[in-house]
Formats: sequence, C-alpha cells, structure tokens
Amino acid sequence: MVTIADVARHAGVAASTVSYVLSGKRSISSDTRERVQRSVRALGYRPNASARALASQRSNVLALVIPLRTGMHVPVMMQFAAAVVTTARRYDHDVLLLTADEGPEGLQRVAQSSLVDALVVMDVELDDERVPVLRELPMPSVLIGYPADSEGLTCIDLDFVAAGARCVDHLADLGHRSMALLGTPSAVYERQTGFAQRTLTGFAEAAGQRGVVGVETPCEHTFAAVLGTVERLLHDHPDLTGLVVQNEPIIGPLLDVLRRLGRRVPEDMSLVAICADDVAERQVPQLSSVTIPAERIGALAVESLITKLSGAEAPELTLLPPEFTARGSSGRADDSDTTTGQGERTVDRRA
Amino acid sequence: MVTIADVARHAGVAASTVSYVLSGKRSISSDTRERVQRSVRALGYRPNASARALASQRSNVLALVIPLRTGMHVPVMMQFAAAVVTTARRYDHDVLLLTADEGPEGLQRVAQSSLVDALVVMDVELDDERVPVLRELPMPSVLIGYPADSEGLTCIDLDFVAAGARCVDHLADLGHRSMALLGTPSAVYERQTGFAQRTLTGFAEAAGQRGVVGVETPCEHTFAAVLGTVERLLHDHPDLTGLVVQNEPIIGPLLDVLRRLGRRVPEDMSLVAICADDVAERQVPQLSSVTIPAERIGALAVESLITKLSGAEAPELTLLPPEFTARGSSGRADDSDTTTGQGERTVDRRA
DNA sequence: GTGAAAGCGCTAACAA
DNA sequence: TTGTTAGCGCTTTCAC
Repeated sequence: MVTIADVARHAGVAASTVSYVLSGKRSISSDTRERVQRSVRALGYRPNASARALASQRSNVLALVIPLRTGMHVPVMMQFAAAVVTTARRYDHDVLLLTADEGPEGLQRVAQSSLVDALVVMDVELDDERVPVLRELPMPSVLIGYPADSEGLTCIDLDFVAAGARCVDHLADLGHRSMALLGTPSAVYERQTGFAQRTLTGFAEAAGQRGVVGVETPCEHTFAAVLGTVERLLHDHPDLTGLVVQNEPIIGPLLDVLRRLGRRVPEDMSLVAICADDVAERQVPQLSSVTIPAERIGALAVESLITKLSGAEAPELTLLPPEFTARGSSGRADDSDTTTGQGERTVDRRA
Repeated sequence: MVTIADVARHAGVAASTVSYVLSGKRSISSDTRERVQRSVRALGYRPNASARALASQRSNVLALVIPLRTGMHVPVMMQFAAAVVTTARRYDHDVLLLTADEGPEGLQRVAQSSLVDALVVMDVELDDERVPVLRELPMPSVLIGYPADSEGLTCIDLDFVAAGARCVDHLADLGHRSMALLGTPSAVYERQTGFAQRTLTGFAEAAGQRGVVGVETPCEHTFAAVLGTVERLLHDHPDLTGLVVQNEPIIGPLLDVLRRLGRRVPEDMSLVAICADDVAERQVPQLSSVTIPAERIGALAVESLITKLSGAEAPELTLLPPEFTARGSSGRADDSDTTTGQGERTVDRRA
C-alpha cells in the first residue's frame, strides 16, 4: 500500500505538504504542488479513508436509512436512493445503506461509532420513535417526510396536503361533483405515515371548500382488492365521476378494472394520480398527475446535510409545492368526449 | 465522545484489556470481563469505527454496486439490496452503496482507499470492463451474474439457460408446439447483459430439442410496445399458443393486451414468466413461473465474501437451479378449459 | 491473566 | 512557503 510518506519521500517534501496539496487547505508554490501531484500519480497514491477519518474526525460518509416494509412504493425509493448517492458523490461523500428495521439502535450505532457524518432518514412516521434519537445525536440529519412535531429537525417533503387539494381542484374545475381518493394499503395509514395522512387531509379539506362529495378508501395491491374497492365505490356512489389515486402499483389494474366495468377514461371517469411522471406517461390514456419529485427531494436532502456539516443552518421544514400536469385521463364532467390534456404543468402557489 | 481509555480507567484495567474483552481474542478472567462490560454499558461506549479500521486493517464495510440504468428491473434490485444489507449485518458488516455509473474507477476508489473490505457487483455484462479491475484489486469480490470468462472470479447467478429451457419444457409438456419469448427491452440485449442472453440461449436450445417453434423478441416497457409486439407475434405466428415472459414491468399490460385481443389465459394462450413469486401471484390468473431468487443470491453473495475474507476459497461459479411453479396461467394446448396449476414446485435437476 | 507501548496513515496545530 | 510533531482511538505485539 502506498502511504503519504511514500509520496512525500518520492517528491522530496514533508508528508504534511502532500496533505496540504491534496486538501488545498494552505497555499503551496506551484513548483512543489506539481512535483507532489506527479508523485501522487506516479505511485498511484490514494489516501487511506480510515486514517483520514480518524485524524480529521470526518468519515465523508452519509447514512441512508431506507424502508423495506410492506406497502412502500419501491421505484420511488430507488429514485430517492439514486439521487442521494449521486448527489453525495458530487460533494465527495459516500453513502452507507441502512434498512429501517435496524430501528433507532441502528442510527445510534453508525452515528456514535463515527461511521458516518450525517444521516438521511426516509419514510418518517407521524410519531416516529427514531425522531427523539435523531434529536440527541451529535451529528446532523435530514428527514424525508416529517413527524407531527418537526421542531429542531430538518425535514423535506412534497406538500402532500396541497397535492391532495390540487387533485380535487382540478377535478372540481372540470365540473366533477363527486370524487374518491383511492389511497395506499390500510397498513400504511395504520403506521401513521405522514404522506398518506396528509394527502387525505388535503383531499377532504378541498372537497369541503369546493362543496363536492369526497370519499376516501385505502386499497391493497392485489387485482382483487382494486376490483372490489372500485365496485363498492361505484355501488355506494353511483354519481362518482372522479378518482384520485395515490397508490402506484394499482394504477395498471385500476385502468383495467374500469375498462372491465365499462367505464371509459376520461369520458365516464376522470382519473388523477399522485405518482412519478414516467408512470403517468406510460399508461393508456396518459394520466393527469401530481408528480413525486423523488430526485429533487433526494438531492435537496444531501445538500441540506452538506450545508449543516459546514456549520450553517438549514430550514426546519421544506415543503415542495406540488406540480400538476394535465394529461389525457381527466376531462369535463358534463362533456363526455373532451379531455383537458395538453400536458401543461402548473405549480401550486398556495404552498 | 467516550474512548477505550475512558472505559479502561472506569474499570481499573488497561486499554488493551478492554479491547480483548470486546474482541474475545484472548482469555479474560470472568471477574475483569464483567467489570469491563459494566463500564462499557455505564459509559455507553462504542468503539470508533475509523480507529478500529486503521489499527486492524479492516473496515467491516462491504461495497454494493447497483445498476441504475434503463431497462433494469427495480423491485428485484431492491430485493437483492435488502438481502445484502440484512445478511451483511448478520456478519457484523455494513454496506456502502455505489451506483454502477461510477464505473471501474469507483471500484478502485473505495477499494484502494480501504473504505471497504470487499465488493458485491451486480448486473455484470458478458464483457464487463469492471472485471479486469476486480481481478487486480487487493480484496475479494463477488459478482451477481457472470461474464464470458469467469476464471479467477466468484460469480453467483440464477441458471438462466436452464430457466429458459424449463419454461419451454413446461409448455411443450402441455402440448404447445409454437411459443415465443417476450424478453427485456432491446437495450438490455445490446449491453450484452448475461441473464437476458442466456435465457434466450436456453429458450432456443430447448425449443430445438423439443422440436417446437420458438421465436424471440425484445419488448420495451410501454403499453404501446406490448400491444404492438403481441399483435405482430400473433400476425406472424397465428398458431402461437405459448408465451414466455422475462420482463416484469410488462406483465400487467401483457395480460391486459391479451384480454383486449380476445385471447383467454390459459385457454387460448398459456403464459409462463421468469419473475419474483409475489409478482406472479399478484396477477389474475396467477402466473406459472420460474422464480428469481433475489434474496438467496444476495445472501449467498455476502456469505461468499465473508468466507473469502476469512481466507478460505469460494467456488468460481455458483448457478442456482431454476425453481418452477405451475399456476393458473398455463394449460394444455389441446384442451381449452383445463389448467395445470396446483402450485406444485419443481427444481430443475439438470443444473 | 494482564499491562505497557508501538504503531496503523493521516491531519493540523505550531514553528520556522 | 514549508517542515516538525503531536495526536486521532484503536489493535496487537511483547513483556511480565
């Protein structure tokens, strides 16, 4: 293994000089700098990560705590993770992968052993047992999603309340008077997952404000569940003409079910989803949707951590305003063969 | 921060004694051991990871290199990753997440800086530029999938050749004489990805051996692509009665397309998939399938690395025999209202 | 069965 | 602008 001493000897300088050339933390004459850089390349030197971490009290590693539970939407998780890793690398950091089932103890383990410098925690519940632990930890963290009390934390999330409301508004603007929210599996609500609850809140509030009927129901991921749920909805609410879906895996089956039941989209039933853009665009017809900005949230999370690691402050709660795109799946309630969709995107200014 | 010196002082012993109590690398009188353990708990001591890594030349971290490219099947990746992390934790290791787009340089970076002790590399191509790098690296690695030349490596994979053949055999056993392989998007084949190529090989060979017609086609992930591909297949091969699918995201759309085209499954068209069990079971009808044992492969990969880290040898190439489960989606070619499926599972003994 | 002490390879005062 | 040196917190030899 090539050490900094080898490089120093090869370049005829002190080890500290090599260190300073590499870190740029003090000015070096261009002559020595070049000699050192040549030696580094000639010997193929790579600083030893542990030695560096031990001496500098910084591992340059971020922890990413990812859920692997039931009901979570996998592709979105991957997008998050990819964005976190990519952004971390841009700031010269690596990412240690933890699963949520290590629990609060896992956070303490990697933090207190100085394995990582900071943490990104995904899928935060309203009353999350990891939150008090994070508050006490001697290092910065960022939550994706946010608990009931976000004081003293740094949280980033899509504004799901506004997203739910945005969907209602879109449908109400098109003249729909009766609509339903097809949500995540009930297990997700029972875990008190923030995003599911908040969408529901936004949906219900907006329905009240707009004076339209808004019913809500969870839905499991099986075809049978989708069929059963939709049949029940249509039976209980025969005048239902609008559907808001926050449950990515059932989107395909849902379109299929509607077809089977003889409801055309958008002529007989308007559909709005809260999902990734590529999923919305892959359907037939393409879905009007509020996008889930996984990449932006992941990148923002890492950037907040880097900010905090540099000693600066980061905002307590960052809610991204929902971006709505009208596509072919939603149309006027009273006009059974017109669609809205030209793909224009709007940003909710209320957030 | 609590250091080993603090613990030593608190327990009235030398630092080395604390170290030995923790590692169990030499015998300690039960008296001192208990006193030390009490002090560890009382002070909430956690060994510093970098110091330990520096002194012991072992970081206890494994690198996991995961692809985030187009055409890759996301849920399976997550299952792999989850299994790798969970298994690594069982052996007291952590997992550093790298994306494949860091390339060979990324492997060198984490290996030569001693950030990690070993690597798991996923989604290996037949002629993968990372393979020569891995061969030179001063630490063990395991590949998921395998290149054309696996000499001197440790590779683990499902036996996709046997899997492709198994699907053909199942359909041929049911009397089907003309079948098609609906594969991954063409980009995956163009990247010379091993699993796609090998399934194709197994499919073609078995079709030849069984004397049945076997045609192959890639298929993109859009609904339109599925519809177009199936229409073309049916047009070019009007007697087609069997379909083998190796492309998880199109499974839902495919069932839908067949329904639209008036082909009942399994009465008019038998379907066999190569996919995760839960995906197969979620469909209507449930799909006969060869499972992708992501969890087992992930766990095996980590265990091989742990073995190699302990200085022992690991086999060059481990191919898991395909496990086939007959479900409701496949039936006799000549008997348009019988299905095979009682869920019995068979293991291909040829592998 | 236990302790003392020498590093592991690097960073960052402190000196010059 | 550069060099000297004292750690960072742990493991592991060596000595008893």
